[in-house]
Amino acid sequence: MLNYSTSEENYIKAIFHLQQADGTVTTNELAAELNTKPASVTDMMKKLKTKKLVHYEAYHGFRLSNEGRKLALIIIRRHRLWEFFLAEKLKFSWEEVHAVAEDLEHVSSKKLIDKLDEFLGFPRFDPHGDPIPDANGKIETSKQVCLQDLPLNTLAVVSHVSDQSNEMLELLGHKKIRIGTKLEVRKKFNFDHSLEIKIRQQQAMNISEQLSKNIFAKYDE
Amino acid sequence: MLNYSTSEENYIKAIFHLQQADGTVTTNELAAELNTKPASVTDMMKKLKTKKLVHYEAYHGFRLSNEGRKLALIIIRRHRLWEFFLAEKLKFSWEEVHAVAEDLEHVSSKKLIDKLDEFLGFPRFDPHGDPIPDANGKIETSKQVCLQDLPLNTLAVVSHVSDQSNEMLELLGHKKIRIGTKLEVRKKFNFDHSLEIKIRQQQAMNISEQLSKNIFAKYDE
DNA sequence: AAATATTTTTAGACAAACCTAAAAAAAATA
DNA sequence: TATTTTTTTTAGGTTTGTCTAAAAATATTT
Ligand SMILES: [Mn+2]
Ligand SMILES: [Mn+2]
Ligand SMILES: [Mn+2]
Ligand SMILES: [Mn+2]
Repeated sequence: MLNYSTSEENYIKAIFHLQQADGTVTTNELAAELNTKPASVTDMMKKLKTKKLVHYEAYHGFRLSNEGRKLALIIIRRHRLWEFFLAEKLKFSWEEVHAVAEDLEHVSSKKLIDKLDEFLGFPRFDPHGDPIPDANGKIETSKQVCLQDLPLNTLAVVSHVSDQSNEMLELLGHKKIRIGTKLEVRKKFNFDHSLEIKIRQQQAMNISEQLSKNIFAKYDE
Repeated sequence: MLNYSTSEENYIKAIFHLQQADGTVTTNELAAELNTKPASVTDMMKKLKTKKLVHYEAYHGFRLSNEGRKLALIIIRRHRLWEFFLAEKLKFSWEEVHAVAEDLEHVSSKKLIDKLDEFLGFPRFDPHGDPIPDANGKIETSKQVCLQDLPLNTLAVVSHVSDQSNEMLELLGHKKIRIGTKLEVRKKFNFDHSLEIKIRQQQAMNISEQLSKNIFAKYDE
């Protein structure tokens, strides 16, 4: 496995995440995601194409090659293991881990990451509930659903939060919702698609459609 | 504290180490240390001068400013804490830690490093026996101690021999011990206070109390 | 003190990763 | 379909950190 720059790695990871939703990714989308300019994206796509990490034809968007996807999973593995380490061992709060992991993920020693994984006890989910790829790049596909799609009055566990902006995390903190929180949906209001949810030992509360669409849960087992 | 590039940090750290010995550092010395070319060093010195990290006059070498020294100690702190982490927690061997720490040292979150320090129990020496600067940049100046007083399994450098008789020097010659020899004490035998010591790439050997009392060492620089 | 050797700096290039502004292609709308 | 808008690419620059080759300064020999 060759060595890639921090920049290349950030592009690869961003494409991976964007194409989960979209299938193929556009220049403007990626530029927005990376806080860069479309012209810079085009430059980088040409380079990543010659390195065979993406499929790309001018004006027709791009997606990762097999090679690119493998690399993305390595970077995501590093990122999430470091997040787990920061939260679990260094007692960083949930919202703080991401920024630091964003740097640590680019330290590329395979041995470092595999030993870290072992030290941490082979965790399967990062502090945000996202699955951690194993040493072979295998990642758990969870059959989680958006809160909007949960049946009423059925206990479920929050397993993922798709928007991880500070604003989102602040709101979740306020509502005391985090990965692992057990809750059930009590009512769906058709007027604004807001939900009434209930968390064990707490009062029922109302959450907006916007918020609910970013929270995913699995049925409790 | 501003943010510096990986390259700037590597230069600052190298100057710090070289000037321990030399006082002032030359262009060629630094180029050799960093496996780069003298012309590149000159370029960088100009930049570090404008950033007030070094004192530099063309053709007359350079040394760190107070600001530069402060930065160097921050980088060394990061480096040695990561080395300790890798050896202690991830069970990397002694020789492996350096290369990985060389990358980790450039992740610049102060909080990360201070929390790591706490997690590790505020270690005072890295796996090579080098002192770790504290959060304020204070570093232990290693004073020389008699071999008898060295902690076990901690690398030290022979710095002084108090008896310099021919007999003594003959014995030292035979054992291949000289000023600058790096060694560690492996065992102390209470019966006769003899020591088992180990020099890199040599077999462990035993030395008498009498001899050990005349050899002084510092924790590795 | 000259001549010679060594060290250091300058001059000019290059690659990586950005940028802005203009041109070209594609998509949307009239 | 023709026109307008949006998206994407190209052209040309900038900054950072590197390099080689040549020039300048310093150090060492004779
Ligand atoms: Mn990153
Ligand atoms: Mn995460
Ligand atoms: Mn380094
Ligand atoms: Mn060390």
